[in-house]
Amino acid sequence: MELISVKNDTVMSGFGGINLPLTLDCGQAFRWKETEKGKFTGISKGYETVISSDGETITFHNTSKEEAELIWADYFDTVTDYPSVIKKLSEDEKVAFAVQQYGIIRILNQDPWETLCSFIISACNNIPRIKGIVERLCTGFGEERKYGFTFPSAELLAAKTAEDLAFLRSGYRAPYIIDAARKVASGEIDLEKIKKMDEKSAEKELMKISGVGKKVADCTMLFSLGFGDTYPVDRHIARANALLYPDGLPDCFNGHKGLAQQYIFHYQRTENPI
DNA sequence: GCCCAGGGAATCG
DNA sequence: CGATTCCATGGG
Repeated sequence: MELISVKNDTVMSGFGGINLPLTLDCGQAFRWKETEKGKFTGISKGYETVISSDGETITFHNTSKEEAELIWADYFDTVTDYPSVIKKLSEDEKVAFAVQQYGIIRILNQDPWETLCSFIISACNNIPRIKGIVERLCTGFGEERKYGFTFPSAELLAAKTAEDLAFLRSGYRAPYIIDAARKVASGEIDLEKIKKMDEKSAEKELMKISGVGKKVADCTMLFSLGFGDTYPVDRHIARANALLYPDGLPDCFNGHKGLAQQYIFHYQRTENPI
């Protein structure tokens, strides 16, 4: 990875083969917006940027080299050697086909609280509606910035009640959001500490929150806590497992099951819908 | 009206 | 343990 300043922009190299639109909209993140053709606006951890990609580099528009290095390099998982990981995962022919069709998807290192909250909202819901609820949560309680709103803090939401969230139209998930906010804000659940736990302990700890079962815990771990070897099983993946891997997952997934899951998830939804 | 959506909790046996 | 049922909301 290398950073180059070009006027007010920062160009980050090392993204050969990336499918940026799919990486931002494959169901792991819910807040990136294509504000003009090929340009995506996003906010994470209170920082905002506009990005585009030529398939080799990512350009962070109006973003300093320092901020790209401190915030966005980690967000886009620049420490993982994707060509090498994908070569191994491609020993499985279904993943090989998916990589050939869709290009490189990256697992994003998102803000843990935003990710936890977003996947609590995702329960028995569809992606467009998840996006709508998250959007209303941000415009209702977040701080306004140049391009949009920040994700509201756990501390702020901990002081609200489920009734205060009625305008989200999140249904039975509202009390779950409040419970998560209170446990995170009070420190009863420490998301940064969970990063250092082993997989089983991390999962168990997250499942102390009402509305968080194994699947929501696994998504939070994979998309924001650095657990790249977890394989969240939702209804699509359960279907794909039964159909494509009746005898269990291939050994070549081991070590990077999270990325494999993203390919199978997208493969199942596009090539093999119900 | 029906079925479905990146599930989870409560309540059975 | 596993299987059922209920939980809001909205699109097709």
